[in-house]
Amino acid sequence: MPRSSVSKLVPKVPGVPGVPGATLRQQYSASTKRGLVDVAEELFTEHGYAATSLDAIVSGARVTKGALYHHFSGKQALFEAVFERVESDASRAIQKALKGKKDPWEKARAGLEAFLAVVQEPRYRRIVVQEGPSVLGYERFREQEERSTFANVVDIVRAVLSAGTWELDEPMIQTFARIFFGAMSAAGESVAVADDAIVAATRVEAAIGFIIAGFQSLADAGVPLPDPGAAILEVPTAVDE
Amino acid sequence: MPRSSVSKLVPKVPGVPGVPGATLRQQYSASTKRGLVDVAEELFTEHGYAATSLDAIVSGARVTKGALYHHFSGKQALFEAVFERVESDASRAIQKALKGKKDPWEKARAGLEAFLAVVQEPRYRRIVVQEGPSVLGYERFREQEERSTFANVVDIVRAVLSAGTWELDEPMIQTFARIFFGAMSAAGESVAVADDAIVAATRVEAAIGFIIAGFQSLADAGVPLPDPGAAILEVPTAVDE
DNA sequence: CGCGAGTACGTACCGAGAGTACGTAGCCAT
DNA sequence: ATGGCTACGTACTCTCGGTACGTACTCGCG
Repeated sequence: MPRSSVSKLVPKVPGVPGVPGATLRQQYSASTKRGLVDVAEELFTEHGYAATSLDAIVSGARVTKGALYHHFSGKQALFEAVFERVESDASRAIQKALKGKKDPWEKARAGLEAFLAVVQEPRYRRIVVQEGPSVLGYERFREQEERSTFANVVDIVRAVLSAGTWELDEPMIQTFARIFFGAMSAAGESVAVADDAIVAATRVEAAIGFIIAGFQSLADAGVPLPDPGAAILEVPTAVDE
Repeated sequence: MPRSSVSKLVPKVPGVPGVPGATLRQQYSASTKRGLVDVAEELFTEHGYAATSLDAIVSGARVTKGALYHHFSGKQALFEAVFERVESDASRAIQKALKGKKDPWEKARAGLEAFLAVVQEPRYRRIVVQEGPSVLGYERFREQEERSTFANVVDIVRAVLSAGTWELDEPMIQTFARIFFGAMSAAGESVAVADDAIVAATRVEAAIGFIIAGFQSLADAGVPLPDPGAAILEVPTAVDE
């Protein structure tokens, strides 16, 4: 039953950027793919993953599900594309903030500021923080995080800690980075949900500044890392009622 | 079309606990409700929220969807019941660990230990940390968290900070608690995903112990809270490409 | 000890939405 | 120019959450 395919490969948006390195076909293809990711990012950010139907996405992008499933293996893959873009944008913003800073404490301060700004973005909060772990699963989520924003945190922590008087091995740096990453994420959330973002930001800055000051205090005093023994955690059997 | 309803209100499991305060009917009702939550907790923990069908849950609980929708308004409400139980169990476990501790630093240490143990539990990781924000939405997630495990953290932080030389107002305590909560969650994750949980736990304990030591150092020195001005965060417009 | 009423389910169905099979139009190398 | 292949469009399936409605059991009341 031949149905009137009204398809036409004219550009959907008036100005398709002329990328000279690629053929027309590839340009159109990349254009629709980017369009899908754009619309998906919008709708996922606004309504969340589950509440966003593929029909709404393809309708917003002026294509059909055929196009979507040609470029992506499914809804989750589309989300992952959105996730990666949001994460890499965030990572770039942080790196940009670190540009030129040489002093490790200066870097830390700039990085903290940039990170706190990123965590405020609706799309980052929704797509990365809120939906990311659930949709991607913890494994993939960690992998993606590991090579973008978290990598920045590791760099900063490494710079700061290696400037101190103690010397730390790599896994210890990773551990510190994880903890600071968690602290900063929570700090960002704290600001994001606050009624008055300005005063909340002030408090957050004071709190983290205080923790940092404690670090510096120990560094100045030449205090070594404590080694409290490994017996602190002995399996959570007591929790099951 | 009269279909043979093979229903029978005999106990599904051999031993229904005889609760004297309630009628038989109510006991059976509560029994099936608990059964649903039990099975849901299992399946949600194992396969996640989206990948768990209601059919699988009611089948596992030996009932039908009619029973489920009699007790819960829908899938999300069932998840919320599971969530609340996991959270309250966790909170109770932490409170139990705090029992009898009077010294605030002692409390902090015991609380940290208990919290780290909780974050290791598969059901807590999956239901609260991973799926919670996505399924409940950030608002409800925060509300639930606020009055269970997070409340414990606030108590501990308040005890520790008010024992110091500085005096803090309530919102500042909340801010510190948020940050520590995030740090501890990340620390727990760090242990949970590690190949060797023992050495990871050692590192985490050393790292947090170090941060705590910084605090104590500042407290001993009588250092006041820094107040770095409020201009650190001025809107994340630079991130959008 | 009946008995009416209401609870605690069971059964059958619906609609939404993710995924698929297949058709086709246009571009691109030859 | 032309065959092939890419980049879609169309129509369908099927799972699954939710609903409408029927029914058995039980509990309070006379």
